[in-house]
Amino acid sequence: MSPTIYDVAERADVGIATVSRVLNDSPRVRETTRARVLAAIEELGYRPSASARRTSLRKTLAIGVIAPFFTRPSFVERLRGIEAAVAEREFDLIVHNVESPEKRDACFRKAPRRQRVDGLIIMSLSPTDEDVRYFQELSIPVVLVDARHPALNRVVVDDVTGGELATQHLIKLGHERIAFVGDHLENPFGFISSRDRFNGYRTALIKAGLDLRPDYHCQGEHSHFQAQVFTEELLDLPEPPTAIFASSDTQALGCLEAIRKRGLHSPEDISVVGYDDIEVAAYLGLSTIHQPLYEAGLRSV
Amino acid sequence: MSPTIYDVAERADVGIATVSRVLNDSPRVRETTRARVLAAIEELGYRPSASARRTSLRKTLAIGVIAPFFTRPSFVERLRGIEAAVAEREFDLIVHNVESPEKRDACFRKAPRRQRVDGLIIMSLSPTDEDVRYFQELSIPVVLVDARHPALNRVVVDDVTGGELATQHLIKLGHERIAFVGDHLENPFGFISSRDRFNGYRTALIKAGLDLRPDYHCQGEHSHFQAQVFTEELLDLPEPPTAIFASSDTQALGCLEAIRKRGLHSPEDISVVGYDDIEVAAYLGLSTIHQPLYEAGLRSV
DNA sequence: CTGTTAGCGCATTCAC
DNA sequence: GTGAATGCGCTAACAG
Repeated sequence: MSPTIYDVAERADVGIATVSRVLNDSPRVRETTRARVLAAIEELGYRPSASARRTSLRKTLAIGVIAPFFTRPSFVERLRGIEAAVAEREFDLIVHNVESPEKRDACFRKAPRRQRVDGLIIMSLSPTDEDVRYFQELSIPVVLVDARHPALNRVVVDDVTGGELATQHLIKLGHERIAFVGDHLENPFGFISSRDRFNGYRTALIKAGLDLRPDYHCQGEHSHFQAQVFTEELLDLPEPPTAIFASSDTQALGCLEAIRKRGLHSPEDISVVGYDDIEVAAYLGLSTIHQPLYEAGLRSV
Repeated sequence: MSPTIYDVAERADVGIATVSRVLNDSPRVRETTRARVLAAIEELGYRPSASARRTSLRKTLAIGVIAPFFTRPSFVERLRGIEAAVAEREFDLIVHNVESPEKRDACFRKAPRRQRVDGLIIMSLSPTDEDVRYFQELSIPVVLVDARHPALNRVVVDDVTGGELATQHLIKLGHERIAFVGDHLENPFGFISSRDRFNGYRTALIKAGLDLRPDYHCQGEHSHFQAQVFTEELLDLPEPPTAIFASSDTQALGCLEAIRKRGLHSPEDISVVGYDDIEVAAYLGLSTIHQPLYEAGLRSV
């Protein structure tokens, strides 16, 4: 059996409260006493029980993440950012993978269970109104990343502006025939970033007084291959675009591949702009976490 | 305040012990009583406190994973497999990212802390003897994946055999000049998979009676770009290889790119075999988790 | 400054 | 079958 706080108290010849104090480095402890306790802890190899502390504090010292485990760099990057922020504050990071609508619902119901996490981060999944009511009922802070709901905080990664900037970039380069390759606008999980980027794209074109050509709008499955197919179709048009804004790097690569297969070159023959998942993600990861921890901290006061 | 087991007991007009029994579906409860309790639980929206249960049971119902958060598909795949197995058993998955030797040590010391996790999975990181002693002292089950230590269980992904198979494949295709592109043999984190694959490669060549040509052995940073550079060098040799075994898919892609840049084609001009991270990972993920849970379960009996 | 005493929420012997 | 009592390990007032 591993030693408890009582063992330490006895060994150091003090009360358990004192041990608890040095554990949470309270200032109200005489230096010599603190030293004795510390010594006892060391000698016994004592480690406080996280669970006991948690039940006593009525906090979990953990935050949960619900997300589809994408292979995309953006996913890992965000996770990395979140982990860093969480680890720094001695919190645990509990992750849940969601790959089907069923698992999604199960997670939304179980993950925030009482005393499991102090806060929840939901990535790339938009909860329903009912889900949100449930969260509120449990009074658990929730932050959305790459998703949205009117009643929930979310980390703002302005995809609209992002899409606009990317498109403007192409316009500045002198392009007038700019195509868009992105995900389906509607999907079962409610991903929204691609849609936002599309809106940004549209806004940029309108502001520049350029035409919105429906034949330049490609939306489909998020994959290397699909983007490649779209690009081939674009190139086959009687008046092919001179530039493509791909909604993600994965898709941008598909575009480039199609271009290469045609014996064309980028950017000489046709420009391609991807959306740098990774850079965005770094930003995301960092600002993401401040929210939930701040919230959690606030609530626990 | 969320309702406790006492509230439920009172509402159902029974003792807390009975509530606890229906919670853990013990058979020793009369059906009518069980129904009353269940109703009370439902009406109150009661959820048992995980922390309280944990301190009482003196288990954590959680398992930890320490790993470098690679962007590689293999990482996500393994994580996915682990998550699935863990979730299925109502355990929580706590993840820790390690990106520097300092963080590594910190994690090895803090993650297995008493009452935080019932078991630990370490991916792609080889603990030192001291680390292992520490784990044993804490009597916490540890399983290694893509790493090894004489005293620890590990999930066997036979990279040696894998490398041998890949190389044999090329040999069967009639190739005699086969190069290897992999990671550094030694590295600060103690990654071993590439080294094992190299050994498999060597074994296959020897068995086939082929020469081991030092100029065909490329080892360096694990990156798309580095593999590309290596491939260019290989192609510049007076007698370039007719096939390349890349230690990972990332590197294989780099090879292919270099080949394409030269105006050559694969596999007509030169064959490239990668190491399918994902397939291996799927296997890994599944078999990985049985170990620690089995171990954890065993210990908790 | 430090020790004593209560909880925290649940699981678990024992008696009834 | 069911309930009262006790313990898990720790934190947090409350007294000295």
